Amino acid sequence: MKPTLRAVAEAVGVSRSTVSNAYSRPDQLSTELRRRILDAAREMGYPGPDPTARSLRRGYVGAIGVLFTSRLSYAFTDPFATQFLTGVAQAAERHGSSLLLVPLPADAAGARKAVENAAVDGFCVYCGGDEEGEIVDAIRSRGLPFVTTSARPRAEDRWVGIDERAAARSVAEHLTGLGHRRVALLADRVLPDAAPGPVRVGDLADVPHPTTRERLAGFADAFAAVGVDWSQLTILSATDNSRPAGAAAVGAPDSLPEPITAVLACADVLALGALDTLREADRHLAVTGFDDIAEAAPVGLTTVRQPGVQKGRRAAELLLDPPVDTDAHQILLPTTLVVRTSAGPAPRS
Amino acid sequence: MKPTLRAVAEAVGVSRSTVSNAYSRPDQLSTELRRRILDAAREMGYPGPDPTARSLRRGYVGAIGVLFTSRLSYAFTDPFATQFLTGVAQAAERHGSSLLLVPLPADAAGARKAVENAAVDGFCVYCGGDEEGEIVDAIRSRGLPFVTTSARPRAEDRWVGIDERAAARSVAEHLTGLGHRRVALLADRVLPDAAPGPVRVGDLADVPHPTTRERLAGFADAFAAVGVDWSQLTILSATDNSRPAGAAAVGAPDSLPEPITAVLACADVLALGALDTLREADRHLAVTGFDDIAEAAPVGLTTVRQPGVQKGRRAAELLLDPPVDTDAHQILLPTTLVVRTSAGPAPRS
DNA sequence: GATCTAGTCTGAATCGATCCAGAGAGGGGA
DNA sequence: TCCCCTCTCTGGATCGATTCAGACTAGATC
Repeated sequence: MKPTLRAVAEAVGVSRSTVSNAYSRPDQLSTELRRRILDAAREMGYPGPDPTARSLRRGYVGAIGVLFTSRLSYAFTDPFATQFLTGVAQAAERHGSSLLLVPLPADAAGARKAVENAAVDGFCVYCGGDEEGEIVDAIRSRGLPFVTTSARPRAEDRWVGIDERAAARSVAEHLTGLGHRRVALLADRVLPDAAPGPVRVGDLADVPHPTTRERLAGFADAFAAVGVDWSQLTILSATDNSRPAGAAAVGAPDSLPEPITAVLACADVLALGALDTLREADRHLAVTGFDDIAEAAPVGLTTVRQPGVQKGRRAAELLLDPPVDTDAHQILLPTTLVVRTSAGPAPRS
Repeated sequence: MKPTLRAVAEAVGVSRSTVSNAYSRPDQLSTELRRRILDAAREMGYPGPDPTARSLRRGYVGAIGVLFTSRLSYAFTDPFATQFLTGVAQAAERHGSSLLLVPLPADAAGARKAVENAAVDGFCVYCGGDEEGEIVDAIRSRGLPFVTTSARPRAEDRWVGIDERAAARSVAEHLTGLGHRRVALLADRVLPDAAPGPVRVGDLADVPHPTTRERLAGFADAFAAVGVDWSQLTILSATDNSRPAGAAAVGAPDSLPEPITAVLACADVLALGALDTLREADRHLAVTGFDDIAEAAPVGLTTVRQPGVQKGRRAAELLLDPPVDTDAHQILLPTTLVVRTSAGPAPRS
């Protein structure tokens, strides 16, 4: 049986409050007594106030939850997620808070329960998929603060993100400028449970993942502007947001029928996967990514940069010390088109 | 004021126990009453039992702590750490546990306090530096289980790791086999607070970080075997375990005086940094790494592979459901020498 | 000498749940 | 009819601390 604060109090012959004060409010008792208490505690092997009991009484935990909508162990397959996490960690560290990474079960009810069971003071919701509604709802009903990075924030929520649609449009315009007209758009989980490869998406509204939807919409905008409409675009769905999944989606039969000259990916990892497959098949299509992760530069991937570390850092800051001014609750980060070598001009047909 | 379980009980007109059972032991009450309780709870906006209170009473938290000895935000600068974390996340996910990433202050007292304040059921201590003693001590006095990956585990502790020294020796032997005799060894924090670049290390025992020490010892073993002794080796210290730090250490004045033909790094990230600097300076030395992270293959880095994801997974498993057999508390993982192109034969002098 | 103040320390209430022994009610078997 | 068993539900103790108003002491002030 581990000794408790009470045991220490009895051993020293003081009240529990005093022992508590010895740990949490050294100015409330004489240094002499404090020393005696601490000594006795050490001797008894008392490790200091129990964190859980302390949290219960104090009403805060000292940890913020980070919620990934895909499986937690996938959180690290995309270096962009890692960048985000780095930023969150920076802010948390400065603030002295811990980071609770919560695995979310795939089903909505399970996810809800996971959110309800997390002992934290607030949440960073990263890259909200379709489940985000349920999750945010659960957080809200717990009355905890949260920050989203979702593509379409509510006005009253704290948010840090980018203009997904405009950013996507910027790469796509780069491609139209290079003469590409028949292209494939590559994204993670375009439709739920789709096999890797081409999928029919009648209407963009059918795409459940908001970020994916916005990016695809941005791509579509650029092509619409040069007279290529949605139905002429090939949509490739990957099973998850990873390099192998990108490779598999592009490698599926009929993924890239003849007239296609370029692949626009919704994430660099997917683009890198696409490049893997194309290299192997010795096909030379233009490929673009999204995020500008570290691996993008060495292979010359043309992409859109978004400041990942900063995104995480500002999100956590928004949570940990929110600005008094409510107008500052939403932070729009800049994006930049980074032109490298992976996407050259379309071959003249 | 958020409603509590008590409030729900009063609203429905049942005891608190019954409401509690409605959430945690559905078989203990009639479905009819349970439905009524849950409905009332929803209506009142009661989000379910408070996780902190529940943890206090139940005596467990449902989270495991992951301790990085360097700053938490640096935890993600080394992809190997990310691999480890992925593995831990996999096991945690399967077990339904959360992951608490705890930022450790640089000072021992602060680190101790951080450990004492973490609300978790156990710890994974990753890549223990010199501070590990203090940390493990703090964990032990809390009476919590833990797993280390340290280079020199105590027999009674749970551990998963590799034979650091033998693994390091294997790359080094590869280099001696290629004729390299005058080399530099590159490591993170060889001596506390050393500036980037060459440092004098009279005795390996002076190196505080056990993993670094073991790897350097392994390198030294191989060179000793061909008659090159410790004093003839150049030791380069990096300020932290990251690619830029590796580049800086190698780029310092006098880091690589003339006869040197190879750089043996204690981590792939450092090796990649070294390659950056060497490429820029147009010097063609042999370079080897350690870990075999994803970035190693594309640049042809010769290195030692250790199974990172598996390391994390097994560590977490050891924590979450420990084998009954105490002999199975220590798991030695295999390493493999991966020969690529970054280290060719030494030029004939 | 009475009053005030500052410095220490105490006791009881409280945070929000879970657990366990046991009370009542209703049904079945002898 | 009586006893036992099962199914529901209750009350009170408990997890391990923090908090806050107040008690007590001793020295300072007038």
